[in-house]
Amino acid sequence: MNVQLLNKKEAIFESTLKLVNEHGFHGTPMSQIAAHANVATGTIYHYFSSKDELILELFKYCPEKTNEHIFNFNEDLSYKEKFFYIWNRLVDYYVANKETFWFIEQFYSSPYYELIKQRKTTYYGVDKMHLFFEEGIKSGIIRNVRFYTLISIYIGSATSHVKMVTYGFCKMQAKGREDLIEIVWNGVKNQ
Amino acid sequence: MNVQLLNKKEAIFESTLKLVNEHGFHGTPMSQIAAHANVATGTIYHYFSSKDELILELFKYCPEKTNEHIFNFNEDLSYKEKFFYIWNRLVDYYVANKETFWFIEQFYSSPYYELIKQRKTTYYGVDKMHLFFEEGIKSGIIRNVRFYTLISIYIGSATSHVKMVTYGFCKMQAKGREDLIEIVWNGVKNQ
Amino acid sequence: MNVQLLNKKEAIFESTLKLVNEHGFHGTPMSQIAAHANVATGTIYHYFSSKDELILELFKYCPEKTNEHIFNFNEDLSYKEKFFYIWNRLVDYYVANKETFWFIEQFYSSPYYELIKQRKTTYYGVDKMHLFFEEGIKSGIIRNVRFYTLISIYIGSATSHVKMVTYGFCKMQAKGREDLIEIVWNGVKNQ
Amino acid sequence: MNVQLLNKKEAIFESTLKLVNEHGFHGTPMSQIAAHANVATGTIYHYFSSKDELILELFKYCPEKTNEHIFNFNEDLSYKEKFFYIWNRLVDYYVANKETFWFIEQFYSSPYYELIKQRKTTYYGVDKMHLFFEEGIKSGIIRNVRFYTLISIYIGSATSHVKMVTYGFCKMQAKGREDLIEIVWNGVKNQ
DNA sequence: CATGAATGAGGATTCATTCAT
DNA sequence: GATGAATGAATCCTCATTCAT
Repeated sequence: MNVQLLNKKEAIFESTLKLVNEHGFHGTPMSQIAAHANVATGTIYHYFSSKDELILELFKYCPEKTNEHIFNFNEDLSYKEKFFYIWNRLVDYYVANKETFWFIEQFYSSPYYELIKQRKTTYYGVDKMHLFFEEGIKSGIIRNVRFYTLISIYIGSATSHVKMVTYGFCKMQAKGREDLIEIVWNGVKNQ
Repeated sequence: MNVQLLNKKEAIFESTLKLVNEHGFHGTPMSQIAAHANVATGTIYHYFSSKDELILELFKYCPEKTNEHIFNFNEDLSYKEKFFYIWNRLVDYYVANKETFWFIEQFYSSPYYELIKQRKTTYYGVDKMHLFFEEGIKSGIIRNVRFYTLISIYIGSATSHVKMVTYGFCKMQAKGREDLIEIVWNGVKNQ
Repeated sequence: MNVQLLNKKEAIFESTLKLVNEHGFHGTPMSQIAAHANVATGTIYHYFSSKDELILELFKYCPEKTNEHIFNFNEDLSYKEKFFYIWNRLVDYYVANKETFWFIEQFYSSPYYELIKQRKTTYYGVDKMHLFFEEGIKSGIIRNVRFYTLISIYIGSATSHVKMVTYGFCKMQAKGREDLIEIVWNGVKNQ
Repeated sequence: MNVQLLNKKEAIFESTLKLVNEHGFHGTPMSQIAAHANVATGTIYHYFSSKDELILELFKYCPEKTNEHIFNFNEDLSYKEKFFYIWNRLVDYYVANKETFWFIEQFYSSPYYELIKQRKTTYYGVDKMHLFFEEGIKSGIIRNVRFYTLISIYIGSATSHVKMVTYGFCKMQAKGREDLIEIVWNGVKNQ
């Protein structure tokens, strides 16, 4: 696949992201995606066999980009610093890329997700997270609780915060964010 | 509105909840809702002016039922006990009523939510939550942080947990749950 | 049929006239007619077996009222005076009762009219007109041409004029009207 | 727009004309128009954004074809001859194209016409008629009366005649027609 | 007689997908 | 590869009509 094609595929991805965000999966016709991406309707079908396939591929494309962004910390940081860094990068990324965030949220709460579950049972992009928490537990820094317990507060607090911000319930005030990750840290660290 | 009518309206609500949960908003034709509720398609339009209106009304109906269930604690409980009680009741309710939970999640991450925001700016059913947290802060039991910070972890951890359970990532093990709310409590309580 | 019933039937007629005028036959649901006439939907079906029957009966009701209005001339008038009188009364009536006028027009140019033709082949309310023209021909006042030729200009010019007025193409200026009927008279009178 | 497309659009026009004539605007489903024009239902929506738009465009299409047909007289004719020629051509055209005639009649007496009025205030295709009457008045051949008075009898008599013929009230007898236009002529000419 | 909730067939419109160019 | 006209199944909604009260 040459650059030209990649660009076209990405254009389709980005258009889908934007339009699905505004109008939902079913409020976004293929024709509209095509128009927004400056390609013909038929062209989409060269890259994706169906609309479902497009959505599914986009769902794989999103965490890839997200992970690139959040796991790029400096290895010199302390565990606690990394714990804060990753969480903040995630919030930053989602706030800056609301479309990606909402696409994922929408996807997870839709029947599309059932399709994914049948194909693969691990949470996309959680592998690195898993390793990171294991490291903290082994070194005795964080409490020895199940992975899914940890991720529930760590990711859960981040996404809740992003929702609050994008819903407009609270401003992006630094103070609120700092309090939040500190509360999470206080909760999971070994006392 | 007499009992008969109420029953019919509720039957439509419940059918919608169930079917939207399985197939999504747009994967659920009105005809199917009607069939499941044992009424004619046209009948739905006596109660709701359109599909959108049905969804919107259902979204108001859900938190009403939820709140009834979670704020029914015994006033003799200590603050900490209430803190655990409410959270556990919420998780219980959502796990027992997955359809309600997913309907709300789906709604919040869909363009429907924009319609609601234009009408009302407060988070449905958060008023009681607000009072409860204020009480904890005033009495010095929990940390003095912003309401939206508190709700982000409190509700965020609960919904994350419910998602994990319904996604099938973790079983409904008591241990995971207890750890989780305890982590939250450790995080927000005054040390 | 007592007065109460007659009133109800007339209320339905008048509501139909008004609403059909605004929204057309098919833009006017029975429910709307009922609401406007302050009766229940089902009530209409006590008086008329179907919507078509209601329309058809209304079409018979209209010319009756019209004829009452236009053929009430003083027998002392000369033939020419009557010729002008009837035409002017017709124009007056239609301009004052635009709803009746347009209902009839709409009816004649719709497929409903086909239903009527199968039942009765004479032009509703033309009998008196026929006699009036026969009288003029016999007495040598107007040209000896076929009845349908005469009615084509006599009625045709009146309806064209009413259309012009209600379309808003011309004002209801007395001069235009007088010219028009005079032209018709000049055309049909024996020179 | 190439020939192929034009043909499809015309096929849709002609099918609409025929079917609306038989069953009325609302008695004619898009699906039926599509079937009659040998296209898929959806295809109509490539050419017209809605049923209303199709009707409205068809209403513009009709007088264009009519005018081409009636104003093609030989310039050598005398004014009176042209006066008779145009009228006869119009009657001929309408009698030969009853569907066009009734479509226009139905349109004018329906709420559709209100839509048109808001866009354009002149009577479609009356411009040429206007010039023709002006010429007659200036040269002193016909009476100096308002344009809308003249058109009321000229067009009114023609349409009335066509109605009589298509209603079946009178045959297309040459005699009746000749009498009619002569009456009109007698009425409007300067004595 | 009167009511109006309930019915469900019917119609306008949308949109994923195909395919000839 | 790319196009976009064409397709027609699917869906929301309307409304004439019925019938239990």
